[in-house]
Amino acid sequence: MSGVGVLDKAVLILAFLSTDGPASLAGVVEGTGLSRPTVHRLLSALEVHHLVARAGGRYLLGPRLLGWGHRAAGTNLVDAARPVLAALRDETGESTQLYVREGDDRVCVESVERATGLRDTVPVGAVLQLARGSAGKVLLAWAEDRGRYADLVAKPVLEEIRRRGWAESVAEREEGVASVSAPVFDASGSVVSAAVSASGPIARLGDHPGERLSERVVAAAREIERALGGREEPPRSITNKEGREDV
Amino acid sequence: MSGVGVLDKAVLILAFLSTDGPASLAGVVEGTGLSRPTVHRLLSALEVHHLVARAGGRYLLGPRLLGWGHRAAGTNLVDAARPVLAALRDETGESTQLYVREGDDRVCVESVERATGLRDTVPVGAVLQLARGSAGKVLLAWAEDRGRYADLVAKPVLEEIRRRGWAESVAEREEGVASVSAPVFDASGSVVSAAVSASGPIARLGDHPGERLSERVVAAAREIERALGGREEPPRSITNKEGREDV
DNA sequence: ATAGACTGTTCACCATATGGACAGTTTAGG
DNA sequence: CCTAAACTGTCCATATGGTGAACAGTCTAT
Repeated sequence: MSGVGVLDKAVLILAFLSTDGPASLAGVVEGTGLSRPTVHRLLSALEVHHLVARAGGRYLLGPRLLGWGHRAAGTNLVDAARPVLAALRDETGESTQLYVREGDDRVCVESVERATGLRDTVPVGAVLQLARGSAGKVLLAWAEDRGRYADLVAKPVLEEIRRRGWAESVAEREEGVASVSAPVFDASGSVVSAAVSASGPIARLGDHPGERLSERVVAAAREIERALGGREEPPRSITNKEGREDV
Repeated sequence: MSGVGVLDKAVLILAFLSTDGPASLAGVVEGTGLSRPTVHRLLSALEVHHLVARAGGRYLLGPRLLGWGHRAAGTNLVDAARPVLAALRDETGESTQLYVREGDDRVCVESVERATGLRDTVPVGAVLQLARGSAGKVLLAWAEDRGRYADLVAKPVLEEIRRRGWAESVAEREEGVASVSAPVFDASGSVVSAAVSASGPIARLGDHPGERLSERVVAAAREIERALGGREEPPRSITNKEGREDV
């Protein structure tokens, strides 16, 4: 995957523990498809570094990750967005998320969910496709290297999103789910730092969720920009590695 | 270190980025002492997994760590303790922390600091010695395998801590710093889940910080136990891997 | 007491991480 | 504009160090 085998396996194990809770050695072997000695050796190594812990013979993510989570890219963005996402959730009655672009993917960095009933769930840290879903297309629409994705998302589609200032999608990333997203710009006003999204079942949002939600989602994006203040902190923002692009 | 070289190096890099903010490749090479090709290869691999990100040629911790941080061991404990630590900070005017034991170390899982002036700082995720400082001795005092540390912390000292229900230390872990800590017990009442600690300069706390602070710190510990509820969630607590011990 | 399912450990093989050396790229300065 | 310096990115022969089949120890249930 990444060219460093051991690392791929360690990440596979941590990702498994992250979703499938505390698990026994046998459970991790089953869930990852790695051989038992390998899983055992890596879990022991990860334990030395406190990236995994054990409770009664079962392995789970270790407390050192708490600290790294606090200092990860996007932290100030997340802090600024959290109350805004909560308000948007209350206004719309749907789950809300904040996404940042990461290379060819997008990562959910904050998620405030509807409490009960039918709802969309995206865990923080989830890695999603960049070219699918309204938030993905928002992140692409203002990206310098958007030409690289021309075969996945047609240029006129992105132009339309830039004109409107928001995007909607229906059953695109996941069956039965619709969403509306808007870009969060950095202080310069040209680079998109993140995308705010509200998502829920098509049954509630209909075939054109933007009609009802776009105004509120866009307002939330402006609110997050305001909370970030004019003077965007130097270190925490995220940029993409590419550059150089057509129009 | 752990028996898996690549993992040790990857952790070393992440730990460096965690404390020394965004850094260039050269900076990481300088800070870790690894060779440039190795650092470059590992950073690239970590980036594929979104464990590191880059902003303008500088590397920083990646957003996937946000998700793992949310689901790491001790999360429910931290959530329960946060408001209590904040109140204890306000009452005492000193920085407060929550520690859990992890093998032969202790890890800070939450930290609420005094806002201004001279104060002790322990970042969340920091790995500290188990046998030094009041919180470490609290974690040891009720540990089943405390006999293994008899040469570092004498038995009578631990007995005294168990009798009192709290511990104090002066210039033990770090020069100029004093602290008072109390154990947070799990639902069974016999196993220590964590240690609450208040710490600050000796100049303010004096040679016997417990005289002034022990009552409040112990009350905070009881408050956290209450917030955790009787029915301690199954997965999230932390246990130590050892067992089998004298009295 | 015995069986079964689990966790932990060993070791010979060879996949794969390593770092010196080279190449390309950006920044600084005359 | 051109050169120098300092950086990032890449290659490849070497041997370090990760691998997993097989063995050993441990716990639980009946």
